[in-house]
Amino acid sequence: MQHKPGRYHHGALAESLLDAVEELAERFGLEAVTLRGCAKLIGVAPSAAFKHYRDKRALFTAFATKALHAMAAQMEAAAATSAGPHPFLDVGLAYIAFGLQRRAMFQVMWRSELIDAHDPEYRRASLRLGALLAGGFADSLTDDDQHALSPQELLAWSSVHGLTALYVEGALGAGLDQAAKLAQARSALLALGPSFSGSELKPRT
Amino acid sequence: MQHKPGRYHHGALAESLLDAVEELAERFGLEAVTLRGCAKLIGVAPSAAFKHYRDKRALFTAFATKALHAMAAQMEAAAATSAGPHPFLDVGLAYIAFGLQRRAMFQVMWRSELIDAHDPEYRRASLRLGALLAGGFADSLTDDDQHALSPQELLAWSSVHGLTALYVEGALGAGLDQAAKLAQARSALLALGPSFSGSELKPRT
DNA sequence: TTTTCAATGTGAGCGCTGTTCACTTGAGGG
DNA sequence: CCCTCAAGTGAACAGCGCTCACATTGAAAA
Repeated sequence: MQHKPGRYHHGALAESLLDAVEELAERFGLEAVTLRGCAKLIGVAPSAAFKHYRDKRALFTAFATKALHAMAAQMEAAAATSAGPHPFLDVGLAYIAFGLQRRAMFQVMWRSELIDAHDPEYRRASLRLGALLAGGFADSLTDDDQHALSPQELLAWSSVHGLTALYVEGALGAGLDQAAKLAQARSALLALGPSFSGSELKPRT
Repeated sequence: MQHKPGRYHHGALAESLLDAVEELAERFGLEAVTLRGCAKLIGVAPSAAFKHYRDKRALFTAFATKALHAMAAQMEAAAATSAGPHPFLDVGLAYIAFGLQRRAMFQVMWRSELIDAHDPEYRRASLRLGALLAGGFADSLTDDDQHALSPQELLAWSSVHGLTALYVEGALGAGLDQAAKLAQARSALLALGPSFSGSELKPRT
């Protein structure tokens, strides 16, 4: 990933820049991520980044897209290995676990001021996640209201997202480690059970 | 609020700066808020701001504190006028309505990288909000785990916070106006009812 | 009333940022 | 073998947060 000083061309700068964003964001926080910092980390001139991304927002959009795909993959894996009677619980916990493990990715995914939400690749990725949530509990997060969410679906997604956001921002569970947070979240989501009785959401469709 | 050109001393720069933050944040987004921009809006030299706030983070912390108090007041008002059998519903909807009305305030309240969460005034404000949530549904958001949240309380707070966050970031209800969002949120929160049956949270303690 | 002084403003300047632009490099196809 | 063009460089720009020496003031002290 580091640019060898001998070589003039890097070869995979676009990908390396995304890695650099993750590295810096995870270590120093999202607003400590600097184009010049990423370039220096890779060993390349700052202006080289603009050959691959129109501006910083485009870089962040690509990073968010990568994040959405990573989260979708993790949730798909959780859905596939879920043996219990509550697949939505496992998928939701995968959502939360992703946020706890990859803080910066979760944060940038939803920060509309840092990304270009109209970017086609970003939209594709968010639709993928939407479809996944539809399978698990919620439906179509970016389908522009052509498919209304049921109250239960909305509730499920909001709970999971709210828990993750509160953990990630540090407003909740400041003293708890990751396992304790997940256990706490599990019990909260289990309390959701009665609200789903008789709906299409309880065990498996 | 505007600095009269004749006067050398402004008189209430600290407060005016907070207003300027709100104005710029609400009009151009949170990261478009600039110390120099705030100073120019008021009609004062940029360096004057540092006589009242140590740095930009301190200004944002004061702004977040103001936001917490404003939100608490709005929730208190909702609790006071709530006549229905579900005071938590009204308080929760007040939470969501505040986020929809005052986007920038809601965003900055929880953005731990922009503020100093150890600031005593900020802590006081967040404890006030915590106490309010305790009365409505949840308990002690910043009491460092000396008072564990019940699963139901956690669920209620997460749902309300998750809904607000998704609306505010534009991930949900992009085509809906504020009233429609509130109606949608109400139905989602109403679906929470069965989860609270038999707990201390259903009508009024 | 006059003096003094701390609080509150100014303006220049520092190193950083994102971004642009003219230029250089070098790998691959004719 | 040369030629082209994507992919690199480095200098420059305005705007950013922030500091510091200095100016201006209202009010307390004399």
